[in-house]
Amino acid sequence: MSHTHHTPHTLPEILKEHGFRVTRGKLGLLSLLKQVGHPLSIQQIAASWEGKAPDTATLYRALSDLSNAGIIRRIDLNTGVAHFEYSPDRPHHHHIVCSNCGTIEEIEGCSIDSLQKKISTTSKRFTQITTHNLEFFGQCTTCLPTR
Amino acid sequence: MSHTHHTPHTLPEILKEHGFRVTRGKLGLLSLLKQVGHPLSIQQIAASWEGKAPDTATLYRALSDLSNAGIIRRIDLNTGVAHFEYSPDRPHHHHIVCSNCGTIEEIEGCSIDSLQKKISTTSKRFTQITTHNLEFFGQCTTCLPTR
DNA sequence: TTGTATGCAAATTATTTGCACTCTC
DNA sequence: GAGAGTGCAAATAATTTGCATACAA
Repeated sequence: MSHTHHTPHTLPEILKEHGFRVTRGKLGLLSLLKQVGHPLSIQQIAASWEGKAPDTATLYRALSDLSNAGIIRRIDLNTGVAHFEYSPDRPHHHHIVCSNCGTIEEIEGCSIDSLQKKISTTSKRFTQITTHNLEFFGQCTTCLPTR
Repeated sequence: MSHTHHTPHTLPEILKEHGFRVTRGKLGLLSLLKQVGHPLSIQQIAASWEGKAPDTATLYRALSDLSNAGIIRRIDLNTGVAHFEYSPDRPHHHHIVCSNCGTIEEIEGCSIDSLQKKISTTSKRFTQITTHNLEFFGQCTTCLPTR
């Protein structure tokens, strides 16, 4: 009862650990993104919010904060809008996006890390490569015309 | 003098082959992008234009046309603005972007194609993966604090 | 109480669209 | 001459910012 283990952090704990306050906005965001499990745009976030969603400005600010803290990850899917994904307890991974309907599928694991290391040593001007984006694009079976 | 070989297409030839007219806008874009050799944003394009640059709307329309035709490639560098790169006679490749100053370095070649093939066969909903984005981020030696 | 978080309105920035006019073919 | 290409103004859309207020610690 006294010895609190700290491994499976709750969402409020995660927020506090990063110096954030446990508020409706940030807690709701984490909860939603964690539950959904895949990247959402701001629009999708607002639409899936239970009850009245926070103001857009609040969402952007909170997403930016959480993203800087590394609790969520900002993802670029060539759609023109930013997507965000819950990142704790999820290994680094990538996505396949349907260029027609936007369906997103996760690709578990990442086999690029070794490539990234190699590039760090090859590059003239970059000795510190911290991260990378890798997204695949194609047509999902639903959108692919049957022939 | 009479037998015109068609391998090293000139820029006007490339435009015609794709059904475009040889105009100041499209020709200037190809010329600039080809000469610069690395991805430029619309702002950078307008700034580097010799003389008065075409209207922004014209640039966007032309870039979209050329991009759809596959003569140039649209690249997403997580900067919030689209970048474009001349693509003929250039094999598929990727980039490293400095998250501090935005410097871009090319990575010649692409060792992801095999991975892409593997994923096509693994994925449940995607049998057709047509392309991918792979960009690395880090700090260039200029921005990296010396220690 | 003290400063973070939020709402609301307004400002920016990126990109697109409508329409008349101008060139290329 | 016909239609693609362009300029200019206006419309959208995405994202950011200022400021007064509400709320967590």
